[in-house]
Amino acid sequence: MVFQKRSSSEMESCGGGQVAEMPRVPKSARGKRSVRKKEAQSPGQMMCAFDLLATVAGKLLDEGEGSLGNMSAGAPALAACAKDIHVKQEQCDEAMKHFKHEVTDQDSCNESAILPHTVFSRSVNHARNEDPKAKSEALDKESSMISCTKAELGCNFGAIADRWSPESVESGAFTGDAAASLMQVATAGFHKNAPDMYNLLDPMDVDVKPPPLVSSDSTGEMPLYGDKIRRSISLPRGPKGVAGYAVDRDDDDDKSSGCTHPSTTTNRDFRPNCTADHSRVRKLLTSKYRKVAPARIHKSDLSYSDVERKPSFRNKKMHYTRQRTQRSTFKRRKLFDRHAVLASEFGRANGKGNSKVTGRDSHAASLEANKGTNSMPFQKSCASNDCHVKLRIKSFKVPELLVEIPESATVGSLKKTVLEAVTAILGGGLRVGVLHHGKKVRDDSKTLMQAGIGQNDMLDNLGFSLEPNCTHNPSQVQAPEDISFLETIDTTEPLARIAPADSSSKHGEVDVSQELALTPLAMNYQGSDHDSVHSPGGVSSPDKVSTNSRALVPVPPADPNAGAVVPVNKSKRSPEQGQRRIRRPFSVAEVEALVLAVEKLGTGRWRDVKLRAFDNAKHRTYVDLKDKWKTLVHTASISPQQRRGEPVPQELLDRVLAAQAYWSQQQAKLQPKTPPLAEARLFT
DNA sequence: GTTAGGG
DNA sequence: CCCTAAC
Repeated sequence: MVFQKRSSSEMESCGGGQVAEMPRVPKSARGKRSVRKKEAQSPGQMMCAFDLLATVAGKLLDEGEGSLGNMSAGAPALAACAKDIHVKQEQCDEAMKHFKHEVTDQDSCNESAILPHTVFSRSVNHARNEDPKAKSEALDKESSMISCTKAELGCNFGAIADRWSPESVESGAFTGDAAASLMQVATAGFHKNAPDMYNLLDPMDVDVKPPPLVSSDSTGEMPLYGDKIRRSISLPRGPKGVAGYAVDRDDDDDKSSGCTHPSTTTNRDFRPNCTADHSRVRKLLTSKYRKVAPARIHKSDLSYSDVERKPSFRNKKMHYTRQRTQRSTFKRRKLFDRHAVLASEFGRANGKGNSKVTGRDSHAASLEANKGTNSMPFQKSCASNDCHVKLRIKSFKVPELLVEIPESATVGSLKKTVLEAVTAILGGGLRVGVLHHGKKVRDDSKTLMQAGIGQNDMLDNLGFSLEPNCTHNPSQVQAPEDISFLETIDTTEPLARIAPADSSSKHGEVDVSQELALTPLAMNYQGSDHDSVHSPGGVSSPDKVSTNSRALVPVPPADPNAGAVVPVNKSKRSPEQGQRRIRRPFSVAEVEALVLAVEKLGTGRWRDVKLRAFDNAKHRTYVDLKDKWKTLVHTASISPQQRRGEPVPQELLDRVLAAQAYWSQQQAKLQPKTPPLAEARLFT
C-alpha cells in the first residue's frame, strides 16, 4: 500500500480554503457566487492536527484515562509489531519526524503531541497482536481490521459529552477540545475490535433523542454507492481492446448504495450485506467541493437499491421526469443554483502498482452535526451556568481513497485493500475540523461561546469533519480543498462550492473507475432484458465524479409545517434541479452498444434504444443517446483530424453512417409526407 | 412521456 | 448536456 504524503501545496490548501472557480457555470449565474468568499480563510487559521493531537495527548495523559492512555503504556512493545501494521515502520518514523517538525514549528504544540499519534498508529498492531486468533480471523475475513461497536462509540461520545462540561463551556471550552474529543472517538472506534468498519460510517447517535425521521446524510458524503462492475461478455463486432468494463452507476451518483440504511432509523452495528456497497472505492477525489442535493436527504432516496431503481426507472423514469419537470418549472432557480454546482472529476490513480491506495482527500470523513426534528447539533440545556452541549454526529465518512487493484484480485482482497487504506489514513493522522456556518473554525483557542457555537442560531450551522492530517501527505500535489461540508449550511450562505473544472477530460485510464460501458450489449441485443440485478455485493468501483464531487447545496426550506421533519438545510436553493449533470463521455463500449441498438431499432426510437442497451446505465437518458448519436453521425462525417476526445474506431463510425443512412431512408419511406417524387412511392 | 432539433 | 417545441 502506498501511503502518499501530501505536498506542501496541499497543506496550503488545507489551510487556505481557497475557492476554485467554478467551471461550467452559466454566465447568467455567474456573479452570484460572491458567497463563496466565505470559504476564504486565513491560512493562519489553519488548524493543525497537532493542536488536536496535543490536546488529546494532554488530556489523556494528564487524566490518565481513556484507552489511549493505556495503550501508551505498551508503546515500546508495540513498536515491535510494526510489521503487522499496514503503515510501515519507516512511515511511522517519517510521520514521527513530521510531527516533530510540526511540533517545533508550532508553539502551541508540545512534544506530547507525538505520543498520541504514535499510539494511534500502533494501537492497531497492539490490538491485533494481543489476540492472534482474533487477528487471523480478522485477516481471513479481510474486513474486520478496524471497527468498533456503536456502543463503544457511544461510550466515547459520552466521554466527549462529559468533557463539555458546564464549566468548560462556560469558562471556555475550546473548540479544539471538542475536535480532539471527536477525533478521539473516531480513532478509538477504529482501533477497537469490531465486525466491520462501517460502524464508523454509520451515524452515531450520541444522544438519546429519537432519530430524526429523515436522515441527515446530507453532508454530501453519501456512502459509497453500490456500483457494479461487470465485464462485458462480448462485444460482437467491437474492436479488441474495447473497454470491457461496465460500471453501472447511479444516474446521479447521488443515489447511495442500495445498502444505505436509514441510519437514523436503525442502529445496526453490523451490516454485512452492505459491505460491498459501502466499500466501493472511488477514484475519488474528484472534486474538491461538493454539494448535497437536499432532496437526496430523504432516506428513501438514500436507499436506492439496484432493484428499486430499475422499477422506478421503468415506471416512467421518475428521475428524468422529475428532473425535467422541475427544471422547467424552476428554471430561474436553476440558473441560480448552478453556480453551486459541480464537481470535477477526479484525479486518477498514479502508478500501476497493484493495490495502491492513497488517501488523498482532504475532506476525509465528514461528520455532521445532526439536528433531527428539533434536534440540533448541539443542544444546550442551560440551567443557569450549566450549559451542556450535546451533539450528535450522524455519520463518519472515511476520506476518499484512490485504489488500484488488479482485476484478478478477489473481492476480499479489495475490501482488505480498502480497509488498509482507511486504516493508514486514520492511523497516519486524522484531525477533526469544526465548521460553523460553513466555515471552519480554525482557532482552537476560541471558546464555543466565542465561536458562536451553542447559540440557538447555530443549530443548523455546525458541522464536523474528519480530515486526513495534512502534515502527512506532503507529496500529495492535489490538495483538495479541505473543506468538508456539513449538511448544515447557514441559510445566509448560499454555499457555493464550486468544483474545479478539471473534469472529465482527464481521468484517462479506464480503470475500474472509468465510465462504464454498458455491458450487456450482447445480451441486450439478443433481446434479453438482462436483469439489472447485479449483486450489490459485487466489487465496488470507484466513481469518477460521484456524490462526492457534488457541491454542497443547502436544502431548501422544508415545508413550514413539515419543518419538524427535516429542517436540515434551509436554503432557497432547489437542489436537485440546479445541477447540471456531469459530463460523462461515452466510452467506446457504450458507443458500440449504441450503434448496435440503433442498427437494430433505428433512429427515432430512443426510448427503446435506451431500454435495450442502456437500461442499466442510469445516467444515460434516451435523450443522451439521441444526442450521442447525433454527435456520432457528425463525427463520422468529419475528418479524423477534427475529431476530439476518445477516438472512436472507424469501424464504428462507418456503421453509424450506414445505420443513419439506412434508417433515414426507412423513415423517408414510411412517411413521405411530402412525396417528393412519384418515384419515391413506387419504391414502397 | 417521447421525439426532434437547436443551443 | 440543456432546453423547448411539438406530439
